[in-house]
Amino acid sequence: MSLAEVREFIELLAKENPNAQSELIYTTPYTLLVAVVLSAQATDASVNKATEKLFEIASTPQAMVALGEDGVAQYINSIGLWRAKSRNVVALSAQLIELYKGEVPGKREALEALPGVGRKTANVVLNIAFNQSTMAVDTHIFRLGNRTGLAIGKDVLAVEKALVRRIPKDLLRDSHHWLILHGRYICKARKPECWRCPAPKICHYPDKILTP
DNA sequence: AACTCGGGGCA
DNA sequence: TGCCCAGAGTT
Repeated sequence: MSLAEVREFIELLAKENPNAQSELIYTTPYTLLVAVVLSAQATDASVNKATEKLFEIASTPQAMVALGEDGVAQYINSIGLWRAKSRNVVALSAQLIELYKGEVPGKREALEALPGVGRKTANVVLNIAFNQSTMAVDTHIFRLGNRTGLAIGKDVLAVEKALVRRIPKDLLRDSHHWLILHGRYICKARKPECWRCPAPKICHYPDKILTP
């Protein structure tokens, strides 16, 4: 996929998902960070439902620590991995208070040192909350990148670097939403619905299915 | 590299 | 009813 095609591809996906919001609904760096920690191996709808109630009670690290692990668990036990996530969210909040005066740090090393925060989560926060040129690569984006030819790489880091290098800066911040929605609902792992894809001519996937 | 956490969504 | 998931940590 040429660089001109990369831009066209991204713009077509953007047009396809005009209402993409996803992480943007979380208005502070802290609620964004917690929401993304909770989102691991879970669906966005279940996380949004849980965080809506949770953030009513605790939208700051101080309130989260006061709520405690058992309190947090009450709000998030409808999503998977809730024990570990409750533990991580409270521990992470305590560290924010102790090390960063309750603020979310804008540096990768600091973010990834927090419990429950890995490279993908750090990249979402850096991109959305701190407007840095990063890309959060999950399973959907990894598959879509390699399949379509948008970003070829043998591991997540390689795909991330390719995306940051190739996606135009003005599109980088929002492209995460468009890519992940496209990967989730159209460019699916099994039975991709290529006939719904707005960019079959640009895609390099050799096994395209152009009719239902 | 393999294993674990985990309730819910979906075929 | 079984398989898989908007990852991260441990072994």
